[in-house]
Amino acid sequence: MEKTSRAGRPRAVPDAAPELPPREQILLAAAGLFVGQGFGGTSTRAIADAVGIRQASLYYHFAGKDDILAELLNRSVRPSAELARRLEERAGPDPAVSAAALYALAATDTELLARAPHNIGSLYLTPEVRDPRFDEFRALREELQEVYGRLGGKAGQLAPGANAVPVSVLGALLIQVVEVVIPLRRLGGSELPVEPAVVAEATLRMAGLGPAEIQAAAARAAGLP
Amino acid sequence: MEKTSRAGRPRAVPDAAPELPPREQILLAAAGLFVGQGFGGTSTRAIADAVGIRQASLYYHFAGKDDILAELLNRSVRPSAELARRLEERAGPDPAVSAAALYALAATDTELLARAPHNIGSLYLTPEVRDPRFDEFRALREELQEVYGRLGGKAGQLAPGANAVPVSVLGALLIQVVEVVIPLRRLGGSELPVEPAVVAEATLRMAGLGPAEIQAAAARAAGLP
DNA sequence: ATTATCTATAGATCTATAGATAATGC
DNA sequence: ATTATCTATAGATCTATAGATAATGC
Repeated sequence: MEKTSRAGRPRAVPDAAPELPPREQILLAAAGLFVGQGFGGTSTRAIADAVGIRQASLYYHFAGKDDILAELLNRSVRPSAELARRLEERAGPDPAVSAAALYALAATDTELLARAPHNIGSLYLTPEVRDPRFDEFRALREELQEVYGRLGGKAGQLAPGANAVPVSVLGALLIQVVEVVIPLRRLGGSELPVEPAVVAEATLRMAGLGPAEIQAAAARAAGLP
Repeated sequence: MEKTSRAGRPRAVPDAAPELPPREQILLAAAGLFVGQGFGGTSTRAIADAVGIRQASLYYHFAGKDDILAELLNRSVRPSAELARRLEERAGPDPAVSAAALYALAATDTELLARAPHNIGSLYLTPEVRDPRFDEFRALREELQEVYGRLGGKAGQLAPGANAVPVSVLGALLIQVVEVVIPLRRLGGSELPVEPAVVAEATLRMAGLGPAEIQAAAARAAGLP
């Protein structure tokens, strides 16, 4: 039997996406507006209008705009942070496996960023995110960046002498390379603005590996979790 | 003789930086607030308060918040775009000179971003910038990115077979690498959060060059304009 | 009874304009 | 006379709360 309506007073404007819970509708609409006009440039009224509910009704689901952004950011980075943890544990100290793990992490991360609804990654560096309300997100992202740095450092041992970059800077560089998908995606158009393999190879070049080592790492990455 | 005051009604709060023209005071204060709390999160009143004038007085110098941001962005990217043009012309089609030019461009650009007041680069990707009001800025930045792409493509000819990246993606990757200084600078602390040479070398690795070619390009870069 | 909405609104902004004022400069 | 400020304010938001209402679920 079709679930065609739900508890609660009906909306003044009929629900355009009844298959999604209202909370998800709000998150989706807010993501589009935040990315399009900025967080500070988006009012709670604009979000409500996009969803098709009254402004006050937002507060039944979220404590405020901050809460919505925090949830969007956390959801976006959590899968990457978890994958990073698994891959690093799997790689251990081995340089060749670390290179493969870096490749796999970069490729998956690129794809996650490319396919996330509304290019949410473009909010990662938005100034508002420095606020303590987004501590959880920043902690997850820092953790992810540190994994990038450590994997890159170990992978770099395959190419001795090439890599004089401190691990903290290397982590920032590697995550920066992966996030190239964010500006590329803004240009609009294709669903996958860059091949994940291209980005993954770029991270290995950044870590100092040569073409042969990169090819070996790519082949090995296919077998990782 | 000291120029100790200027025409116009005196401020209610005495001028704290009389050596700067009011317009510059506004730009500086606005930059700090935009970077700290976001463009949409900064009111004209907040800017005026930071300068030490009344909110309405802003409108004598600027037509609005947009105007202030546009000027900040244009000033920030214009020197880089001009340097890029000069270097590319100087390099011509020669791969070795192109590699040196890329090195020089990346190093100078890193330093400009590192030393610009208030990490203004962190606003480059702010969603509001997509608005047509910032067309000039976006055009300059696109031009800069294209130069990065072309220089990187030519430099990559030094390392045949390594570089299967389309020029448009390569340009985005290279500029992304240079802009690593923006997130690094946010962590606070040092005046120069990363050595420009480290970033410049990273761009050459990204373009596919090996350690020996990178060293040669770095040496040659010192002799460029 | 519970849930998800609604209406209504207080109080706090926020932007931009009009017009007055107090300096300097000629 | 020109310049750079000021005061005052209209009108448009914007956020968040209080309380009512109309469904479903038991």
